[in-house]
Amino acid sequence: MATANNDGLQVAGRRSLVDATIEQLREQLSAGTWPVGGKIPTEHELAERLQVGRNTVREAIRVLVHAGMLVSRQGEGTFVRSTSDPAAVLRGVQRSGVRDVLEVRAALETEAARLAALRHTPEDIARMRAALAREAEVIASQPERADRQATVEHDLEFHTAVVEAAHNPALTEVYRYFGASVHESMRTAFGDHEMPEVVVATHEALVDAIESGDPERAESACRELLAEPTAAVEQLLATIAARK
Amino acid sequence: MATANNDGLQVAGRRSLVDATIEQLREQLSAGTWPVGGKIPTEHELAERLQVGRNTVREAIRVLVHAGMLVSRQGEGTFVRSTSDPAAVLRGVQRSGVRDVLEVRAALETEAARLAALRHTPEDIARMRAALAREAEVIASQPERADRQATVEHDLEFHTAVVEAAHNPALTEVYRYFGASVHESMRTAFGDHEMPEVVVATHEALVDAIESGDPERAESACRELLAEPTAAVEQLLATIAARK
DNA sequence: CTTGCCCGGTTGTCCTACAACTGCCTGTGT
DNA sequence: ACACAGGCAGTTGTAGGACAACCGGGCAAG
Repeated sequence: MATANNDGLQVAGRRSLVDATIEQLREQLSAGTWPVGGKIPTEHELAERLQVGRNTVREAIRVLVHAGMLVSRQGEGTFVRSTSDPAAVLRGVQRSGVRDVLEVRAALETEAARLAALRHTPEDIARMRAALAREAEVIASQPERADRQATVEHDLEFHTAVVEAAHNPALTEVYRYFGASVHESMRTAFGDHEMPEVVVATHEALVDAIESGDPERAESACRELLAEPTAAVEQLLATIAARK
Repeated sequence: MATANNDGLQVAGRRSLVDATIEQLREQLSAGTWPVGGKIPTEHELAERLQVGRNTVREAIRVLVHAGMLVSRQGEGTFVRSTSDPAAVLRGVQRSGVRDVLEVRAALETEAARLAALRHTPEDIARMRAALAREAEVIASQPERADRQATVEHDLEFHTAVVEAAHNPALTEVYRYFGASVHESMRTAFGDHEMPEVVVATHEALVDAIESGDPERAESACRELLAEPTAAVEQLLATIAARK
């Protein structure tokens, strides 16, 4: 993935003092230097100890507070809330490859298709068909050199509609993240022009399967649907590897 | 989950200026005020526009940078990296119910089982069997009133081993988070004592299925495995609803 | 036309000062 | 001796200024 150095090591330079401070604090936190619920040194003392300005310490602490590791209370101090960093999970995901992210998305979507078969409402089906119709329209209007950007957007819209039909907010939110992540990392890994094209027929098969109410059928239809882009991605990865 | 007001609204007071600034920026970002890859106003201008100090703006920006929404480059400016907030995903998930989280976990694990059937190594199988053996040992030593804490830990260990056998780092990390989240939210929703008990036989069936290398068989075995606790959770939710 | 330098703009860091708030300690009145 | 109010020291929150580090483009000299 092209998105490197989020907070950790910079590509080829020294990282900022704030980032260094964050890392120091994170290390001491996971090392258990201060007990959970306990108070960490004051900003002033940390600044003196680490030989940085109080502002730098403040920015570092603020980041860790928003990461859920610390809690600050004005007039009292800053306290340890958790020694593990939940945000590290997503950072790790952002670093991983296209194939891995794609598989996670597939996991979420096939299960969503199963649940959608059991819980869908007429409105859900309508939304899927609408997105599909828009997609088909764009493709029909430009048989050659279709506007990738637009089709990708409609495609994402369709898949989101499928997941929403599962009526599971947690699943929807996680999928929304991975859906965007997949497209983003594909765009950076390959060019815009090499995006795998979409096949409307398999999409319609999935809608029919969900409407039938059979989870097994929905799952296999979804798997069929995802097989195409997966194969395309594998092929692209192979050609890129060969080019190198 | 017990972790409430992370950044949003404080329990009973006005939130800090920095948090207000963060929220303002987040809103404008997801509203698409600035295009992805585009430059946001300078710290100086934002400070003047929002009527806060530059320090306040800096802390807000620093948080969003570490959340993956912005990128700062010294001498150039601060740029939009993503209009969706990955951290918001986790926060939303933490707020959702046990059933929803359980379904997400199931989605990840069944797909993991499929992949594990295709990619597992002898070491993976050994790790699963080892965890299973420890689990069986604990149960055998205390047929009645088994030590829930220990069995839950070993159970999690087993499931983690299954997911790791899929050899997908992104999947592993996401699952690790959901696995912990599921157990935590179950512990808070129900008591410790009401945790559904584990059945070793179905676990062994899953290992055998993975070892056979048949993804379909692995998936159905995994589904069978997850059906038990799911049913137990549904029942518990029903009794709790009835109690109310 | 090329090259090197300078300059305005922007983020990074530090400092001081003060505001807002908390908990404790102390002084005072009963 | 005890209760209570007030102040006081300590801590985080916010503001603003100053300078350093760095980038990009414009400009002038060759």
